[in-house]
Amino acid sequence: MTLFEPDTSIYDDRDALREDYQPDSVVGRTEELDAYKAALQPVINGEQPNNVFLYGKTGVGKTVTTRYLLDHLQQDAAAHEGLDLTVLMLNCDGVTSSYQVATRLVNRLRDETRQISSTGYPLAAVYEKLWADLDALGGTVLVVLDEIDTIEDDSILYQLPRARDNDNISEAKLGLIGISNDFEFRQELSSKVKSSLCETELHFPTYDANELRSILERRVEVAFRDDVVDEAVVRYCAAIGARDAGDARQSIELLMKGGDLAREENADRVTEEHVKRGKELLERSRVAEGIAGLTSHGRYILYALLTLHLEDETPVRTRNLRPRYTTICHAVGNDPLVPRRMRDHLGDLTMLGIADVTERNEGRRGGRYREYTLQTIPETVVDALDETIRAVGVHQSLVDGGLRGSAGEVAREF
DNA sequence: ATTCCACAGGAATGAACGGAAC
DNA sequence: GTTCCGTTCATTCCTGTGGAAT
Repeated sequence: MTLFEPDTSIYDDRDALREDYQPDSVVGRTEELDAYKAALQPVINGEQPNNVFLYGKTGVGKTVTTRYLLDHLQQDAAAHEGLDLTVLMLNCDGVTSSYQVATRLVNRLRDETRQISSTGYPLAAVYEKLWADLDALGGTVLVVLDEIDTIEDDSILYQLPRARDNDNISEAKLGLIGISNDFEFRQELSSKVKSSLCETELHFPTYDANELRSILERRVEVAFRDDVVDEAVVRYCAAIGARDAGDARQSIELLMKGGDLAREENADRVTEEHVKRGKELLERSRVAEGIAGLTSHGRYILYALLTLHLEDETPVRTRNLRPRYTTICHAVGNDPLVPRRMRDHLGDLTMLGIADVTERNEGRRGGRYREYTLQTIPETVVDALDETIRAVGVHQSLVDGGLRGSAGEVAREF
């Protein structure tokens, strides 16, 4: 009996919807492509490369365009004698320090037997290794740092472009390409870094609804079998993407989730309804992932917000959230954190899109404060909190602790 | 125009921890 | 073992600030 067999009812090539898919042409970015190409021209001339800084919102084609051009650049460089080009592409998502970037770059340059640990060394020692390895490599090296805005210090952005000037390296010609989702990041850079990193700046505007549509149509063509995807699906995904600042990544993610749902259910078409349910699931996993990354106190604070929400006490200002939070802490036998720290956690929840904040100001009478609401539907939070809170044993203590009403109900359900 | 509320959030500092080097 | 080093989570102290009240 055959246990596994390929399912080709809907997809031709599902990989075309994945984040790492490289389309064979870039849609709607002709101007940016030209400028970018010009900035990379020195590489093929064998000259010292330009440093390039790209910025634009998430999902506007910065990474795709970069990969597309660098692929071509590598192919074309290979055709030229004596042109030795290496591209080091590093996604800095979740990497918060120059130190971590440096260790990752070193490990990228080394084989598995010579990898270094990401802790323990002095920063200068890691840079020493990096320079030595780059020099050993020689030729032209392009270092691409994607999502560069997650790095909280300047150091590597200062060191890399100057490595040659400072005689840290002599053989390799180094070019740095920085990609940022956040324009603010540019302003925050020190002027020393700005002048070298931002030699060439490229701004990627958001996609409009039409551009999103043609991107999606292109992907649908490759990924799905003919006539499997309802026309309304593309329109819907494009609309969602356009609403959230022209984000193609999000649109494509939706498309894939909808397709997966349709396939799981053995449907022969992908409908708007699939995509809508897919959107819901994506939202849930996004929240679950966010909650998984919280500290225990972050969860208590979220739990406090959740119970207040269920009691119709939201929006709630920080001051009024605190008593509920302390109750929860005592229920689990922990000391509550200081208010300053609580604000940090609330800020985290807002960043994750789990909570929403409004600033209020009542002037001399009431002063300035912030009000928080729960941004997602309670069930999503309950689902995600479930395991972690259960592990700490909050639920039972809360019920015993006398939380009444709907909050108690939810607590009981845990 | 000035005062002032009530909090936001920056900066400095420290404890705990994992890893490297000696 | 001890000494460095970087990271994370926390506390303490403090300055900044938008707009109603004066």
